Amino acid sequence: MSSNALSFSDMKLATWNINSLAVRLPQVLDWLQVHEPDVLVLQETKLTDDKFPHAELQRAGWQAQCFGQRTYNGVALLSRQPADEPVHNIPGFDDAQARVISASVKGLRVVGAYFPNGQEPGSDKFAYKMAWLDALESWLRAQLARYPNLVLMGDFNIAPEDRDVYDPEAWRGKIHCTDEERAHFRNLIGLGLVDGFRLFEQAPKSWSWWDYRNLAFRRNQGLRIDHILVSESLKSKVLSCSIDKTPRKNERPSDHAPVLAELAWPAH
DNA sequence: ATGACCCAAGGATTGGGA
Repeated sequence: MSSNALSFSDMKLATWNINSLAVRLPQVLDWLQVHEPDVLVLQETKLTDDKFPHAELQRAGWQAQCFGQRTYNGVALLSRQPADEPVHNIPGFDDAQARVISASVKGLRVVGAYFPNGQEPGSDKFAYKMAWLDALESWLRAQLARYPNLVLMGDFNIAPEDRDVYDPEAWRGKIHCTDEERAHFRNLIGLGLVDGFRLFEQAPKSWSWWDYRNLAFRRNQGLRIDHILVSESLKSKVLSCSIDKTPRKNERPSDHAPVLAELAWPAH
């Protein structure tokens, strides 16, 4: 607590699809204690807001904005400092599913998102994914004008390039890897966002998700579908971006690993 | 092998995930 107005302190941001917060809360609390992020966005909490574990998180030192629903989806934004101007989902896009939560923390606009899965090209769910992505993009264009310092992070359910797929030939044209989904990812980049992970040298075969089946984690057969995108004005402030595989080794893991980024940011 | 695993709901299976 020795910072002053002129000092800079790294701001740690993270995203994690935890596939049920009810099941994974102990792991989230452990992870928070180890990494002490300023912001952690969660996807697939699968909890209505009345069941959100505010008390346990508060005891550990994090406050939470939550936006949940029964059974599926559900997102949350945990932060050390207060989160201001919370917004749920994509304004103007009528959606029964709880997928986006945004707020400002220490002057940074954070958008945490759980992109639709899409199931299979040609399906109704794929059409919904495409409509959702269209809406996200037009909303984000305006958000970036309003908040030049913006981070979009979450489970994108898109593997942007072949190097983000353990077997690109087998996955070609399959969900997460279709040309349409990848075009949408490039649209997001075109809005003035940068893939934080690719700002740095990374080990080949870096994934953020591994199927529960087929011993996929042990064989390192996965996809990189969880991302942290930063606005252009933040690009030079990104100090690191990495995937933390450690929680995937837990006894009852989520199928996703958290993605972490550090920003040089004025102390508040 | 149109499989395999995990979760919620519900109280056996099914839908959804990716």
